[in-house]
Amino acid sequence: MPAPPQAAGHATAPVVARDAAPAFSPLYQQIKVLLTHSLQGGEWRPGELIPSELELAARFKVSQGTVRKAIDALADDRLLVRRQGKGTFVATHAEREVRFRFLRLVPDNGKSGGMARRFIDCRRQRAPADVARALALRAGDPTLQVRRVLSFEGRPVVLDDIWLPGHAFKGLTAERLSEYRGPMYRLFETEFGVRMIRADEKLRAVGADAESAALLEVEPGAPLLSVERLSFTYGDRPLELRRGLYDTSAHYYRNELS
Amino acid sequence: MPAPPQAAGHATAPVVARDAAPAFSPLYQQIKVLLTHSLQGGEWRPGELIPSELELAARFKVSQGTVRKAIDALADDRLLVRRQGKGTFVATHAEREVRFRFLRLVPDNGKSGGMARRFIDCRRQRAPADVARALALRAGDPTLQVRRVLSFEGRPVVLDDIWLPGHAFKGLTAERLSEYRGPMYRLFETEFGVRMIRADEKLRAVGADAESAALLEVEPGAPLLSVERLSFTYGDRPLELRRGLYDTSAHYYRNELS
DNA sequence: GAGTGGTCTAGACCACTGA
DNA sequence: CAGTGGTCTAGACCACTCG
Repeated sequence: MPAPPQAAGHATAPVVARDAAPAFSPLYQQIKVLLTHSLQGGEWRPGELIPSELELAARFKVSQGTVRKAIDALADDRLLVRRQGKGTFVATHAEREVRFRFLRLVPDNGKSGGMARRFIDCRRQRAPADVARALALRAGDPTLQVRRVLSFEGRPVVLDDIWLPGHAFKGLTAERLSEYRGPMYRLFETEFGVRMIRADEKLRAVGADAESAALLEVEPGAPLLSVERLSFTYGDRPLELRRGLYDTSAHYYRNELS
Repeated sequence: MPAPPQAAGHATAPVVARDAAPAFSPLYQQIKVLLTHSLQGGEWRPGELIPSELELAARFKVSQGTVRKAIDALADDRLLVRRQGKGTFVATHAEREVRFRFLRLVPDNGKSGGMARRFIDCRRQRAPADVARALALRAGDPTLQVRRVLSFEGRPVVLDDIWLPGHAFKGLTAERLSEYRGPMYRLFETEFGVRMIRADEKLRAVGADAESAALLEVEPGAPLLSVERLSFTYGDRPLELRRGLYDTSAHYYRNELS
């Protein structure tokens, strides 16, 4: 179905534009794009097994090594997961190992007890200008606004304000959210076909306002870690804006630099 | 000079332990270890060109492809930098593109004007217990303690307290630091042969104490972003503990999740 | 043009999984 | 055992840099 890309390397034709712009793109990157389209189009869904390297090589009329390089790149991007002896699977937020993979909060005293969620609010609302800008919507477009608190060992630690584009999350309600067990991003995958693949965060220290202080059970003005996260699906399309306030008196935000 | 690793794959001998523990390690990872040792031992210094893939393949008696995979891994770890047509170089904190690569602070209004440094203090001091633990020293071991302020557009934004193991940084003085132009980690490389390759950070929101408030020109109690960074050289040896306080009223800490 | 890294292929064998 | 990904090799050609 996808147009087989032109051969290259071994003994054949020019790869791409020969005249104006060089714009050289290696074969394995073209394969990567084709695979991404299949993921985006839902040919293989989160958690599913994709065809073997040899099958894909036959489909795209390239060698196994070339397919392998494309899959390697997608695995690096965390879109695919390789399992030796079993095959290659579409990554998902449902796997035990990666649940809450975007949550970088770590308790000071090593072990993390259970996490509890409480949904405070969930309503449809017109997008304020700043939210609209972040989500690439028009101001006033319908959005879904969710407010919730995460607690660890019975103490509230995170207050999240979440904005979602209304069109992509039709039918999402407070009940749906509160009765769902498991990570939010997993619900997005299974119920709305929305898969978050990466996110940008902006961190600052702020003082707690009265409302946040009450919800997090801290003094007004107490220092809180503000975490503004913008999450993206395929094609770098932003699909969630999340403004979090973290009480870091017994937890810290972990980051690794390299 | 290094013992050539055993062959594998094509048509030859068992690779490694056959009896008790499987402990299988692919050839290219063994090559990676050998290359790391050469880096660590100073055979090739930061910024220098390492031998070509073909030369290394000959030295280690493996194919070019295997050396390539090892170098790819080291390039992913940011220990090496590949430049097509030129060769492969030892990564350094001196390169224009990666200067201050560990500093994630971004000004709200896009463009970053100049950065100014002011060294407030630099003294030899016995390691407090917590610092010693982080740096894998014994409490009371000699350390160097540096305090400095970073300013952007004339306004103080970052207050850093830096601890360095005394033995690795003999001869580092306040003058040396203040007269040096360029990133600190570059000075560490050129003057002390210490190359930082990765770091862990712990972030929290805290209230400014009197001293910090004065130095950062904020109100006492104002929310500040606390960034505790532990930096590592080769072999995961910690060689710097840095406690930073960031005024995030006009800057934010940027992070990318994937 | 020589030398470097980058891509592509083809084929062999190894390690792991599950029926 | 067959089938999957993982490693290794050998050789060809492409893209880039620099003298």
